[in-house]
Amino acid sequence: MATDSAARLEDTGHRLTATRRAVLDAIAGSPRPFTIEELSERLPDIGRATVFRTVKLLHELDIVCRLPLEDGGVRYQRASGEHHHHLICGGCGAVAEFSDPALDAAIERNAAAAGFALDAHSAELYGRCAACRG
Amino acid sequence: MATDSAARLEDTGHRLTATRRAVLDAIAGSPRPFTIEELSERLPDIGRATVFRTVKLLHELDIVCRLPLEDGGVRYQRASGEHHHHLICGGCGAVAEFSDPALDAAIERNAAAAGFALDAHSAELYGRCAACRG
DNA sequence: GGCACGATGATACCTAGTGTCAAATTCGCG
DNA sequence: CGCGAATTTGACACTAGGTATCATCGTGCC
Repeated sequence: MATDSAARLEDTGHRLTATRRAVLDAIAGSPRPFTIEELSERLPDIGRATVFRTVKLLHELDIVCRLPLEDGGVRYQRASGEHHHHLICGGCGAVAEFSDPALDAAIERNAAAAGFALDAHSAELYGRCAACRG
Repeated sequence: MATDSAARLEDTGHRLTATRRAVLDAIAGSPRPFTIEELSERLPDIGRATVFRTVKLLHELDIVCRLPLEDGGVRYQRASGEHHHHLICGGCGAVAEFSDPALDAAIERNAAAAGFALDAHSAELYGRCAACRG
């Protein structure tokens, strides 16, 4: 899967450097959504600015997705590549993905009703996962 | 309506000071969503930290709502008080509000299917308003 | 192997926001 | 009205998260 991502980088005209490979590996080895700071700690030989740049690039290529948290913080996660939304657990930080055509349809319908041409949307659901409920 | 907000402040045990009234007026006089920086410029006699604190307080009381922008920036806007979602125009920055029980139902349904107990959700739609489409 | 160009690291900087603390204001009470 | 306790304020320093600059380095391509 890091191989996949590597290919995607090259296909889009970016160079596959040792640095990027290291970032990709660190992301692949991350079981939970991560912050840039965490990623950067795990990659002490790579400059912080480079980690930011790389994650930004990976986000543009849909290799990682951005998770806006309820408290305003942000974490990142490997993306499945498909369009999806997130369920974020405030207890353990777990993130579940889902996609629902009915939800997307409702979004489209509202945009159309307001005369908006939609480019993008985000929907984040915040709560407690099954394991974190008493 | 600033009167309303003033009452809400007092009812929740906060003091209605001249400073807060000035912030409320500035917000009421703001036709478009504003940043803290803009608000602060319009209130040169009020400290920046106070503007932040006041807006935070107003946000907790649902007097203003927070608009996360597509580029990661944040603006604020007077809140209608009702639960709603936003349509944000990337051209002129206009924001339309809407609420749709079908959308909320789809959200609830997905949370339940994943075993999550939902506390909150956000849905932001980004696009171009009717006026900004060529 | 050599070269052009993209990628990197260091560093400085930026935006949005918070913590601290002394001074000022407000509310409630008499 | 006048007073005191408690809240609020402003100035300022600081933090987190992220970006711009720029000289140097590493890649991919021939």
